[in-house]
Amino acid sequence: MLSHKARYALHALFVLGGRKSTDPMMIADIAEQAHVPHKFLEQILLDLKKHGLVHSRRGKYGGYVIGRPPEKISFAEVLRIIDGPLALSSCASRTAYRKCDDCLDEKSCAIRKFLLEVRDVTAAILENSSIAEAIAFEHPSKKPAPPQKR
Amino acid sequence: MLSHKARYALHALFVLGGRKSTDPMMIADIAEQAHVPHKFLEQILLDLKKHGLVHSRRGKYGGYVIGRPPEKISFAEVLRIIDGPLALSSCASRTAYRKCDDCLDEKSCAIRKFLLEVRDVTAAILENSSIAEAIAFEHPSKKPAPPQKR
DNA sequence: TATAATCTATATTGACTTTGTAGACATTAA
DNA sequence: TTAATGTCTACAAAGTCAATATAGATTATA
Repeated sequence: MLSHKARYALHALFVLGGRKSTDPMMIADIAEQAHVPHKFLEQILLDLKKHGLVHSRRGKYGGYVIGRPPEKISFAEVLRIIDGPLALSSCASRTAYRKCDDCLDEKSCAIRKFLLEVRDVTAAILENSSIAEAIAFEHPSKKPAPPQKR
Repeated sequence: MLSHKARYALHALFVLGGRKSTDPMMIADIAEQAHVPHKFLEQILLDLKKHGLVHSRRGKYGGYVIGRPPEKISFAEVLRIIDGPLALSSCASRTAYRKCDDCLDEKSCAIRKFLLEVRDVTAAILENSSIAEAIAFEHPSKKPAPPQKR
C-alpha cells in the first residue's frame, strides 16, 4: 500500500514543481495547497530535503523550493525515500537488496522469482513517471514552467 | 510488502500441491514441511478453505488436501485472499475498488493514474503465476503429479 | 543587536495491523 | 467411547502509521 506520507510528499512536490516563482514557499502555504497536515509535512519535507528533492532556506522569509526540474524527479525516487524499496520483498529489491531471514535457498525460491518480475515492471513504470508529467496531467491548461523564469 | 502470512500460505500450498497422495495431510505435518508456526497455519488454512483453495476433513485421520489442481491456483488469488487487493491504493483496485476518503477529483488524480498502470502489470504477472509453476521451479526434478493418481 | 518568522530535531501519542499463542469445542474413525 | 484431528474465539505482544507536541537553531530585517 502507498502510505499517506508518500501521497503527501507527492502532492507537496506537485505544488512546488508547479510554481512559477523561485522564491521559497512556506511550509504552511504548501500544507494548505497540498492538503497536508502542517506538522506532518515538516517531517516529509525534511526527508525530501535530505535527498535533494527540495531545497530550503531557514529564517524569516525562508521556505522550500523544488530541488530539481520536475521532469527529473520520478515517482520511484519519491516512493523509495518515503516508503522504502519498491519490491514486495527485500530479497526482490534491486536498490536495497537484503536476504530474507528464514530463506533456505534463494536461487530456488519461486516466490522471489515472481516478485522480481513484479518489481521490475513496477519500477519501469514508476521510474518513467515524473512529477512534471503528473502536474501536466492534473492541470492540462498549465504550460510547463520555463526552467528559470524571472 | 508481502506479509509473512501470505508467504506461509504459498508455502503451504506448495506442500499440498506437490503431494502425490490424496489422503488428507495434518496441519502439524504441513507446518513442519512448510516451516510455518502450527497455530498460525491453522488460521491461514481456514482462510484458504473458505475460498476453496483447500479442502479439509475433520476428526481422526483428518487433515487438508489441495482444493484444485495447482495449475488452476494463481499467486494473485492467494495474495488477494491473504493480503487483500493487489493495487497500491484502493482507488486503483479493479477487484475491490473504493474511493479515497480525501480525494477531490479522481479523474484528474495523477497518483491514481500511475498506480492503475502498476496494478495492471502486477496483476498480469501474478494472475499468470500458478502454484504448479512455482513447485516446478523449486523442484525441477519432480514431474507434475497426475490429476487423480491412485 | 533584538525580534519575529521560519526551518530543524526529537519525543510522544493513539489507533491500527501483524504475528502469533491459548484453550475450549466439534467431529470423526476405530 | 476415546483419541485424534480440525474449528472457533479470544487474547496479547510487538511493530507501524499518522499525527501532534515541544523545544531549539537560524535568518532577514528594523
